[in-house]
Amino acid sequence: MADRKTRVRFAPSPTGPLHMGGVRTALYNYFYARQHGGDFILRIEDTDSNRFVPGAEEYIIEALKWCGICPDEGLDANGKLAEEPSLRNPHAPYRQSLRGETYIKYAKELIASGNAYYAFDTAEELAARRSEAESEGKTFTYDHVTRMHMRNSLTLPQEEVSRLLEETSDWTIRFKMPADTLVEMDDLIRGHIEVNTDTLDDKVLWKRADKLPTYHLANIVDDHLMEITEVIRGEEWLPSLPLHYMLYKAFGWTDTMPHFAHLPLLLKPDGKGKLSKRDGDKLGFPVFPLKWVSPTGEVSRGYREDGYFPEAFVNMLSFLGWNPGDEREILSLKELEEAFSLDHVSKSGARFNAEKARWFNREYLRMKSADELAGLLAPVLESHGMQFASCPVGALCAGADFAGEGADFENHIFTAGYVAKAVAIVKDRATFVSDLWTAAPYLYIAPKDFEAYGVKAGPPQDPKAPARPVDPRTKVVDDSLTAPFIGKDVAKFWKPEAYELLPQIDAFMKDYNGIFSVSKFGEALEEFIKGNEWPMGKVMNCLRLTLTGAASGLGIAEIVTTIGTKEASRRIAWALERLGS
RNA sequence: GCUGGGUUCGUAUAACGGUUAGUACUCAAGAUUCUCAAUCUUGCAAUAGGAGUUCGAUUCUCCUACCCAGUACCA
Repeated sequence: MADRKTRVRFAPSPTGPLHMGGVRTALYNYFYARQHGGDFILRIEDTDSNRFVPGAEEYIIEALKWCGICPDEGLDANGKLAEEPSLRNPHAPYRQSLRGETYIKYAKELIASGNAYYAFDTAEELAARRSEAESEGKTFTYDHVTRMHMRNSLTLPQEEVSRLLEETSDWTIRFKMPADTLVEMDDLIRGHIEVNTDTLDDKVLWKRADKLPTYHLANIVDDHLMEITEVIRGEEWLPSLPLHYMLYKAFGWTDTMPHFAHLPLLLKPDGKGKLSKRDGDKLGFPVFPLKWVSPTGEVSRGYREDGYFPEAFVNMLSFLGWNPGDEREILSLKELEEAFSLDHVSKSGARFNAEKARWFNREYLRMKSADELAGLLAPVLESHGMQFASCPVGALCAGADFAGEGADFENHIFTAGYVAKAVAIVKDRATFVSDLWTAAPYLYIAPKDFEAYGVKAGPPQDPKAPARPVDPRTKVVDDSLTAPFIGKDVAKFWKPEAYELLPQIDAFMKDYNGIFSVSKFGEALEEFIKGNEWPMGKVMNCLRLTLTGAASGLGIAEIVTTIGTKEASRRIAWALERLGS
């Protein structure tokens, strides 16, 4: 017991997608293993044939992979659950439904040693006892008192038991919980706990229904055979701990019994109850790491699909019920492995906070370089009809001024260099990669429709007049382009004076030949506006509307130095034409 | 109901008998600014209640309240 190698396991049940509470349990086990130089084992506990859900096992494996954690034991070379013993997977199979013979052997051992017995009570008989007790306001428990009034190998004559065992397979095996014994337990997180066995019942160890063990038996047997040293699991298992202690004792395995640590539950945001799989979209945030489509076609959101970085998800989740003991909050997987300790796991349930989750993602997004983000944004841009080209190629760069280099707004073609430049100026306003587009689509596409947002510069128009012909440049690439026109009071930025100001600003930009940096160009533009004694705010806001179609957003100098003066000029001309009377 | 666990700002948590009870998120105000963000500064806000033990309790003990879990031939 003294110098056993640390071995922990994550043992989910494939009854559906793994939810975030399960992921956190896996994470803590993984951190614990890494920190102690031990093994992290994956085992699938599918002893309930009724609740098996196809695809759940694959989902669990993929979710762990997405989080960046790889089991040391349990998976074969193809990344599937190992079914044959090998050097790497000496305890295979790791799927409990494949280990039936092992469990029945141990169950019978328990009967032989007098720690378990056969029970022949039918489901109907048990249900009758329950409703009977219920009518008296009590709860029926199959325990050290009632078992003597039931049909089992303790009460029936020996011949009758033998006959029943021979003629039918209609039996279960129950644990014979000793009477009036104090179970003294130690939990790594909660300390010393004592329970008297009189409050415990005779749990079923072997099920008649599907000829498989219950969780309790399979779990203890496997943890023993797989030489698990620490069991780190959710708090919902705490009430079963006395039973598990008694099972270890009955088997005579107390010397190598693992240490137990029961993690606090992950609660719903309102604190009412534990976060469950059904809460999904109801609460407005995912409860699953990855998107899940149930066999019946129901779709549940996932953090991955919602745009979370796995590092951010892992970091956020790790901090629900644990802290490193200092004031750090942003920790990589590696740092989490080093900082993790059960000493800093809290005892009370943690409510999930979606706001904080987003904050974590924002922090991780900021740590990424513009180049990396540009790569991640590419698919988003493509989905909005943008294309990519490497620079320099032909017209893309030849005709562009040096600021708008790499962008062909007419054909919606951009270089990686341009995207990186655009990403750099919107980075601070994004939480997710997709925000890099939604926060400023005008960096890729010209605004197309001012009027719909209340911009009325010219004389009032007859609402019955035929619609204006559609400008070819407004050709819809993506309808979501209406998103940037966010202000309802955009009109106030478009004043009649605009017709005089804009051409002059356009001319200023065309003549500008200073250093084309955000600060230099910005200063020059401001100087020009001030020199003409124009009101800075009004002019800038009008310019922003012209260039972006939005009432608020990026700084003018940032926009112009990114899209280039040529494109800016084109947008000014279009606005004057469209909005002119 | 019974059994077990839990309880520090709205949320996540720090303080493992001695602090003006700290930090982060959220929120508010101010600074900055061409707008909106970002950023910076400041602020709001907590030991569930009651008894003990102690020179001294967030911390230890007990009681009460509230919350959670379990109470299946589910895990």
